[in-house]
Amino acid sequence: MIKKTETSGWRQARRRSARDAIVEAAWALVREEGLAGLSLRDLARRAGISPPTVYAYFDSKNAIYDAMFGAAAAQFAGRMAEPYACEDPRELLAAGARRFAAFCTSDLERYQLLFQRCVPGFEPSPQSYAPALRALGGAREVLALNGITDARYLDLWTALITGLVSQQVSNDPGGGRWTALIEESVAMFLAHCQPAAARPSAPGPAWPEGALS
Amino acid sequence: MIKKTETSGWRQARRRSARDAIVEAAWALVREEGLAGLSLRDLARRAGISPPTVYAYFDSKNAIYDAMFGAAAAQFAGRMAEPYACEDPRELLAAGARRFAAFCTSDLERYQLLFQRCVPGFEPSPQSYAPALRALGGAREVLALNGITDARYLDLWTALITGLVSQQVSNDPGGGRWTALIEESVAMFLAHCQPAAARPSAPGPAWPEGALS
DNA sequence: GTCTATAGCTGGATAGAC
DNA sequence: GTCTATCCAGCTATAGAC
Repeated sequence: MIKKTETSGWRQARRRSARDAIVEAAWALVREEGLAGLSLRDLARRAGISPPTVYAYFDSKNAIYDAMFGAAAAQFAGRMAEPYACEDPRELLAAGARRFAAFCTSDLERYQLLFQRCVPGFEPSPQSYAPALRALGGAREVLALNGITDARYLDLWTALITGLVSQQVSNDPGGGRWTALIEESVAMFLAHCQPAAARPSAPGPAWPEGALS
Repeated sequence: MIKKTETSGWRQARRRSARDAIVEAAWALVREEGLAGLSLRDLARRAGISPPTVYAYFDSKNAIYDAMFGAAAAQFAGRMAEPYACEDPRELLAAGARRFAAFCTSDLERYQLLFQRCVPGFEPSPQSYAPALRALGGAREVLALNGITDARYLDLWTALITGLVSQQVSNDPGGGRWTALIEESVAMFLAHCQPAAARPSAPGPAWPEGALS
């Protein structure tokens, strides 16, 4: 699979853009037909190529799902890492939760592929999965800003927020019955998990530069 | 589809038991192959009949999924409605959550069909869905025993518990990383949502007989 | 790299005898 | 109701010319 690395400049760039075009067509198709409705025939037609040509860029159908997953995970990490308008640790926590919910509810299929994992034989590769882990690390940092470092509380936080989002997309798609509970969830969570010392506007401990990236 | 109702006694009973046998075979197959791996050929072989005979009992493949869903929902409602050893409202709430988690984690495929909804073209019929709604009503009753009647808090409770269970089965199947947080979740939830009046051992208001059934 | 053509398989569902 | 036999549609993936 290794080619001459010297000629790789614009050639690889072209190949990459062709791959990206196929992945984008796959997303368009999936948003119309659902995650399970992705077929190579339809994908090829949508992308303006013939079905076998798809195999010039992807080894299998699952490789396409993996590329889609990777793109979605990158979007996720990028969105969560954008700068926040506030600095207050508590507001940062709430803003992150709101952002996560907005990201999930704005694209149902993307949410399903990233977080529901219900494509029959597919599991994301470690490379595609990495950006999602990076974003989770961001949550850990923000919790630390709030004085919360217990790993158990990180688990509790993720369960709480993903639970809200899951109920939202499953039982009230397009509405706000559960996402409207985010502020209250933050209050409930902090009241229970935040140590008394960190309760007022006491500044948190120093943390590494670029911790949120 | 309507037959002579006078001859329906043992004849319908035989038909019911044959249906049940097929549904049981379907569950056995699904536990081996996954929810998406249910095919009529394999199902027929497992049930000891020929593929077309399946259509003597079910109109389509989705009708089989629906029967499976109905059976699972009935198990769920039955399990949640079994008598509880304690009477303290707070302990009742925690016991219900533990029971729910145990029910979900003890059978992954059943959990996926009931609560994850990721079978491509399938949606449960209202009849099959009804028992699940009954069980949700039970949660509302127990929350009322704890002095919590705000519908928003019922939503928050379901999000919190389903979030814990979802993280558990997705990220630590067979373990207890998230289910171990149930007690703490109950404490957190009640501290935030329970009115101060109901905090001590004050008895809740009277409620209808058989409210939990 | 891209195409046409097609292999090879599996799936749900049906026909018709018994 | 149950069977054998089969239809037909859809899929992924490959072969081989260009």
